[in-house]
Amino acid sequence: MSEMQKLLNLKAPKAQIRAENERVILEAAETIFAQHGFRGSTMQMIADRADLPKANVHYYFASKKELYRRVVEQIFGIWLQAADSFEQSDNPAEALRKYIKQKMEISRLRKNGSKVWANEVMHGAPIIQDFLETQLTEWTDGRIEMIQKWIEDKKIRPINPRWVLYMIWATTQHYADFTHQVETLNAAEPLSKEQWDDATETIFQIIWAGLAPKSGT
Amino acid sequence: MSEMQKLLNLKAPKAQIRAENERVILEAAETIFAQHGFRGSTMQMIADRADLPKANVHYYFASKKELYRRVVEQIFGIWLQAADSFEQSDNPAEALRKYIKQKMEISRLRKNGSKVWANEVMHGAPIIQDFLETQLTEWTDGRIEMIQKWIEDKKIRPINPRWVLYMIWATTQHYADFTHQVETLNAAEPLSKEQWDDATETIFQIIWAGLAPKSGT
DNA sequence: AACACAGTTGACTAATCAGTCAAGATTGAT
DNA sequence: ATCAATCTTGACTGATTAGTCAACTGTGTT
Repeated sequence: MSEMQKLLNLKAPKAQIRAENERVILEAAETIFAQHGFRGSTMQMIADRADLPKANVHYYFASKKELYRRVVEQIFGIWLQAADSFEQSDNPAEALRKYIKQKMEISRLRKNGSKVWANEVMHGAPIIQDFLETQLTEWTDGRIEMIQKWIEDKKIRPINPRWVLYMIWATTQHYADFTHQVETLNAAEPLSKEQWDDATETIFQIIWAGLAPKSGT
Repeated sequence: MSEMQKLLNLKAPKAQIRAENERVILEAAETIFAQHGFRGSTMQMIADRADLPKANVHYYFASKKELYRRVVEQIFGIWLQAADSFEQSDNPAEALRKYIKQKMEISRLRKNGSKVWANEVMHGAPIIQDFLETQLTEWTDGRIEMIQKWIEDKKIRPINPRWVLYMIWATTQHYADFTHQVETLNAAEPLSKEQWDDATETIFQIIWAGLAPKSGT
């Protein structure tokens, strides 16, 4: 039980203790893994951040690997959630705008998750390889087909859809993974809400201008 | 002296031994650091890859940190080299095309360096912070001014140059840092030369279409 | 009250790894 | 041939850290 709860004399019902502690530990782990990578993080750091003794962390998560796996798996959910926003419109401009907006929102609000994901992929995706091969491949192929259809319908210019998707992923993810660089170049300040919105709009504008059929056609 | 050299009965002149061994070690270290990150890499792994005893690696590089610093510093050179190609034309389309091409070439040929750089920045740039604050900031500000001038001269549309630069960095770097994901989505095959060229051209086309002044103006 | 079960915790252990060291081999200059 | 400087290397050490364990506390049920 936390100090705060003791002071307030709150008793957590037994059934909620596990759920709450797992949540706290996963959140702490996400931050620590994002900052230091898998090997650079210690269970002690995670325990300190979660404000629990190390042995207690091991009580809920048998090993560091299992804890890491759980953190990475959580990120699937977020990724898939953003993926859905691509579905909601068959107007290309609208679909792209929503998807880019969603991805930028994730970069802004879930920096740590994004960093853990980037780290995982950069090191060869030892934990999530099966996800890349199944769900990500399926989703990507589906989206490529969809964009291909837009091309056939002359809604956008002929262009390899794959490179466009990578461009969106890369650009939006950049603001999470390279936050430190972006902030250093912003006079060591985090981007303001206005800057985030402006960057998001610019990304959409450039990509859409690149895809929109030439006005004379 | 390497096995091969022994077999061929070649004797390395004393003066070259240090230069050659440092080169071999730095190359091995770049690969290992890219694959496993700083903490995930061991001096033993680097030594094995360089085909030298661990104690010998420590003879040339006093500590793991120093070796890592040297690897990261090498990457400055490459980055700055690409930066130059932005200078060589005052035609926006030409300047951008050259820069994008150069950056993609680095992603293709220097994957490991790019990954080490990404890792370093993602973890808060503990080693290269001063570089970010000085050289990178200067270069970026200079380029932003240059693009701003293009806008004033109506050579390109009005747009925040900063987000465009980030877009180029992100997109080109993606092909190095996320190689594993890109290859998984390419039926587990590395991109062919044709695919690299096509991706490069697509990136340029989209960004240029996004920047080019509207034809009617 | 008595019991079972879930959660908590400090102290310990075994493995890993950066870095050291001292003894020896090689090279080149005189 | 002798010597000094450079390079090589196996064996060692101290620090760190994942994971264990056994004793303990709190909660809910009968």
